[in-house]
Amino acid sequence: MSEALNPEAVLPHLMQLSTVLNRSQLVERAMEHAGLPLDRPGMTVLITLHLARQPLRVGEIAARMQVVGPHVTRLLHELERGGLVQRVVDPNDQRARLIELTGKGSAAAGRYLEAILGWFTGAVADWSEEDRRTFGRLLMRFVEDLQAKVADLD
Amino acid sequence: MSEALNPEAVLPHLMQLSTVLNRSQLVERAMEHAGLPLDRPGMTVLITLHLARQPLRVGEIAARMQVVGPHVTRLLHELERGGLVQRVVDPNDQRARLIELTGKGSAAAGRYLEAILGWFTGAVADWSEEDRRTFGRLLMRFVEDLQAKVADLD
DNA sequence: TATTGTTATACTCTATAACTATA
DNA sequence: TATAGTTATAGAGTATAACAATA
Repeated sequence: MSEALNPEAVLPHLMQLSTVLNRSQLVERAMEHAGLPLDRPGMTVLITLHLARQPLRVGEIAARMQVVGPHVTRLLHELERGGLVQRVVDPNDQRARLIELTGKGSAAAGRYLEAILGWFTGAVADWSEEDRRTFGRLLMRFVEDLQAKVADLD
Repeated sequence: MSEALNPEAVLPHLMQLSTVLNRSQLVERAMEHAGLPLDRPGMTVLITLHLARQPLRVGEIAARMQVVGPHVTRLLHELERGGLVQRVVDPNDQRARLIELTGKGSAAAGRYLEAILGWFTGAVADWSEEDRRTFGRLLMRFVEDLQAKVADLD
């Protein structure tokens, strides 16, 4: 019980966590709660913009989502048709576009996050204050350390 | 700084973690280290069987991977062609098939895990013993609590 | 009649290559 | 010449529906 972190025991949990975040009923319900006929990557664009709290370039959205530029372009077409985002030419660089949420897009992202964060909060509701704080700290550190490893590979 | 776990701050990290686990260079390198021309879901089948340390039914593999049955059937075709798994009729139920790793399949899964777990271990190498232990404990608890929420939805 | 798995098909998500416009 | 983005196309990953075999 008092053994050190056993990576082999943790790995399946990490994989399941990944699935819960991407393809679970949780995600489907949150999409319903957002109340829009939108696909999941499209919603990811919205929450990326929402969490950034400012307009972002296409390339910046792609970098944060860890996908490739042309994919974001396609997603933005759909979002723009739905009136969820607006494309504005970057005043500092005529080549670039700044993508900003519309009121409708921002509200939808807000409703989605409300649902997801509600479940997260509920999951740790009966944790001790200290455990919650510690988990947040260590999780962020772990992800950063792991991403540093990825960066080292390039 | 001594604030409680802020779900909104943690969410982007969780999403990035998910990407690192599924589509990062880390995964690509581990695939190379395994030394087989295999796709990622195919490798997921192998490590699922490897971690189980026993033959599994098709349905059980699907459940653990959180995908649907027919998808696993398709993956198994390729793995069987490559001599990485064997299908055996379950002696207790003629309808079911038990899938077991061959020596070749087990060795490939072992090499893959060796690479992945090596990076994980490296990522936490300079953590204190206590932080490692605590993180493992809380991560597992978090995933379980979250999955309980998912189960509640059905 | 219910369960286990397979076959056939369609859909979702993401990448690569070639191109346009601006820097 | 290099960078930001787009268009067109191809590929990877997964699901649904219809079916066969056994329980």
